Amino acid sequence: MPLKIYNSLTRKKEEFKPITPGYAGMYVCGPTVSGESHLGHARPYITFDVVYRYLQHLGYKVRYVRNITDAGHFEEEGRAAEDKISTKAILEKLEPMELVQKYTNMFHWAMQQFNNIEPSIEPTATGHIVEQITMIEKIIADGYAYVNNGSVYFDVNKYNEDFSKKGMPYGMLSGRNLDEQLDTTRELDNQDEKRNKADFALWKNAPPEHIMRWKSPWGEGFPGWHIECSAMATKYLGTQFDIHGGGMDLQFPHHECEIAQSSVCNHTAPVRYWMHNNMITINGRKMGKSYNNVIKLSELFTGNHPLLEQAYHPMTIRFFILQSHYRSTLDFGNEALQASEKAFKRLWEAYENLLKIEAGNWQATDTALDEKINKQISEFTTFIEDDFSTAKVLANMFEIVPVINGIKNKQLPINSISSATIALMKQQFKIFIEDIFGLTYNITGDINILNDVLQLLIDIRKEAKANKNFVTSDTIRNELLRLGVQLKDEKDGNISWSID
RNA sequence: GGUCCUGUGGCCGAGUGGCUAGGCAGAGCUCUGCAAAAGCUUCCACACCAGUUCGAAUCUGGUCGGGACCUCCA
Repeated sequence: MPLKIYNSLTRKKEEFKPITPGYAGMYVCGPTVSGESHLGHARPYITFDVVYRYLQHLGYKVRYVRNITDAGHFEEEGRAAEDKISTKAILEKLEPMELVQKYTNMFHWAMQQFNNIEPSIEPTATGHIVEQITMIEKIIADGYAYVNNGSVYFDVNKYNEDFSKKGMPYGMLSGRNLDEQLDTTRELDNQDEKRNKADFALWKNAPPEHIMRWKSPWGEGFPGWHIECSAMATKYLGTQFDIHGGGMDLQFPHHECEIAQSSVCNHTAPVRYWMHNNMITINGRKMGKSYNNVIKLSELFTGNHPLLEQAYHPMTIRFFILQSHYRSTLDFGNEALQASEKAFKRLWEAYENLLKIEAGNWQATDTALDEKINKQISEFTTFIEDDFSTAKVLANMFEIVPVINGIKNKQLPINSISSATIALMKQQFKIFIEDIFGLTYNITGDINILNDVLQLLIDIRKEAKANKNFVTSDTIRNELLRLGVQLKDEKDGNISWSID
């Protein structure tokens, strides 16, 4: 069964065939570290983490490149713009690298919370100024860019004319016709420097107050936003690579510009499979800074935001995202998050129960059930290979949960299904839940001490129950529940516990 | 205005023309000293109108609603 990926470029699901057998190259647009990441940012990084994990699971040696955009016109909120040109002491001034470092650290922290595997290479834009300048020089030399007033602009019209003949018109990724675009672009800074409104900056001349600046053949300035991805992707993945991912909002113009720049420089289309995740919405509207409706990740994890009824664990968010398809919008809501929180807990506990079932050697007494489970498990692969339909895989898992719990609680005879099926369940649940979906269930604190303390309380409660001292036994149970520890009386008299 | 996407039960969300997606919430039952957990059963749906078809949530057309991109944006 081949892996199928929806390719934004062709608008079709296509079988994934790597350029180099056994290897896969993937580039994902990373964060702009001028501010803190919000819930919306969580989606691409979790989505493509699953893609990365699955490619690895398939045995590919994957190089996963995700950039850090740390070049640009950055300002920290609250800090006055005149800082930049003032004569203040150096430590009082806004140092761009300080700001960039701060938000990079926060981003990395959030990625860890989500249990995202770190990319193979995480290049920074500021670390690749030379490569970007070199690339711009090549574009100018080929006649697809022009210099004006210390800035360099990409000549979109010329590109479109020449590359349309090669079947690669400008706009092919986002489905736009350049001619229809011309008069709809709005007013921007320095529009007059451009020959045409559709042209975009490769290099910008830096005004005196601009603090991030580098020397270039065209004077002091800073790179345009689009060129960094082209330069770094080419450097680390080659002139053509397998997968490029990012949010749908980057499809135009960012990825369109990437294609244009790279195609001119490298004489080949840069990317085989373009993947775009959809947006996370809030009240039906895209979460974004300009809409003033963002919930930062730190707020989400602490519950410190007017829209939040409670704190949400990073794994709840991860599970929430996995419950939908990455190309659909996903609407945020407390009710929805709380549903995910409970669902994930139930799934994880069933998974743990499954791992505890002793394997033996017996045949199934309920062959219909046994066959059904085997089918559902084989569909894990069918679904993930169908453009990463994580939601369907989870749905199948939940169909199996009652069987696991039923066996565990003796509501269902263990030999209803064969021992081989149980072994298969253990194997496949582990692969999908932990390896591919990257889910974990970490209880904070020193789990060993907690274990011992709880065991003590459980023993006391057992004794109280044996003496019909229900006041004591109920007090222990109810107070623990209040503290977030739930005791569960098992059928055989044992008591287990879980933390909410 | 242009291009495109979308409208599924109380909430979130899968849905490739015919077979109960799934989760959370609600109801009933089993188990339990009482609970919880777990299991079993169950209610609630396909925006609207017309068409194609033996059969449509799924295809076509229209109506109405929501959204994205065209500007930085995951």
